[in-house]
Amino acid sequence: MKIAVGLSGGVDSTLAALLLKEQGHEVIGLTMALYNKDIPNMKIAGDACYGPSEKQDIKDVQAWCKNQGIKHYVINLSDAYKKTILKYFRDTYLAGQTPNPCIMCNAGMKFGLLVDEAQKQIDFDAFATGHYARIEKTPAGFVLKRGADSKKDQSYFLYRLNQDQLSRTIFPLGEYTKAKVREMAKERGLAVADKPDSQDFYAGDYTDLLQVENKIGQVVLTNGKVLGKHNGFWHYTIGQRKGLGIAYPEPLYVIDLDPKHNRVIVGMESETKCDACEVIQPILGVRARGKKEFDCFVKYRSAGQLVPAHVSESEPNVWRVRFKDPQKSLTPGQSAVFYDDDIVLGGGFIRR
RNA sequence: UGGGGUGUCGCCAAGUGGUAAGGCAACGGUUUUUGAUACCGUCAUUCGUUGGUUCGAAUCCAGCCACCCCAG
Repeated sequence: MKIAVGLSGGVDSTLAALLLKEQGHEVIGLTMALYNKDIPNMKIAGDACYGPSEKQDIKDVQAWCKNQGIKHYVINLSDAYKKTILKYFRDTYLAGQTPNPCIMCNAGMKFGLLVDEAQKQIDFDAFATGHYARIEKTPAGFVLKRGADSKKDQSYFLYRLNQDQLSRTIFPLGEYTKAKVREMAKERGLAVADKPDSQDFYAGDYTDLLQVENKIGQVVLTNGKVLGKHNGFWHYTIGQRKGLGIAYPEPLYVIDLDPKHNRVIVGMESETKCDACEVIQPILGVRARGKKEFDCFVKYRSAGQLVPAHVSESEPNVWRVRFKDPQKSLTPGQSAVFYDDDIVLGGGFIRR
């Protein structure tokens, strides 16, 4: 098969490409160029998805591909990225919610535009990445599943991929653990074998990307008592504890954000608990199609645990998630993803 | 300035003669392809100040300073 592999320059994607090559496939490298210098950044140090470090990553990838005899293409998506992902990022924060750019980027850019644009100029049969997730073909359609390494599973970031996208995608690392991947990378002498995993969305302070002036507002307790001030509600996210700068008998968490009055509402840990939420713009995989309600496990933040819940369609395109046990800081803008064991049933955006 | 009270880390606060708890905040690190969370670590040679008593004081005594309350 002729397979295009999304290469970021990290261990995972590099090994994924190499494994496919070893299996006898014809491999082509694809890398997205996203960074656009016209956003005046304060900090430019560090490796990140969005930032000037991309230039060096691309150079490294190109060098590696050349060495491996792999054709490599850079697809510039910076305009589209700015119009969709960065806009979404800004709009969501300024609405008092917390965006998850990775989820949007995967569905819209990496597994979307990148492939579409590449196909205009290159011919290939499938698209592969180094994600820790699996795709299973069933009579009903393609099913997204958790990666075999449950610690590294990245299906949460991929739940919005549609059937079309799943059908043309391959995850060569889905069955491996991260440790095994590093080991295999080492065996093959990959220079990036020991490169740290951490990939931030943006290396500096994310508010750089919002391009709004700081504006002083109040930090108030849930009972209305004013405790302090802040530089703008968009600097905070629900559930946040650090950075409030308020000395109080017990730790305080952000309970809610009030964009209208530029207020940050804080409270005690017990006040962060909630046993239900609603989810909008739902995506349902083939395994959940047609169902109006079901029991499942839900992950409502990327590093969160799978917790039992009952989900049901409460109105068209709105699903209600009722947790078995109260959960901490359900955050509007983040995604709740539904699982049945390893299978991704669907998910949507938490709304307030 | 007559009477009373208080003064311990950025905030709160234990400790009343034996050589400075704890919480919050802050900072650093680990975990994490978003933002967070969580976890680990660091954080007062010094107790408003100056003297005195004592083997030894944040703790006892005196002066001074600051703040608070009640009188006027």
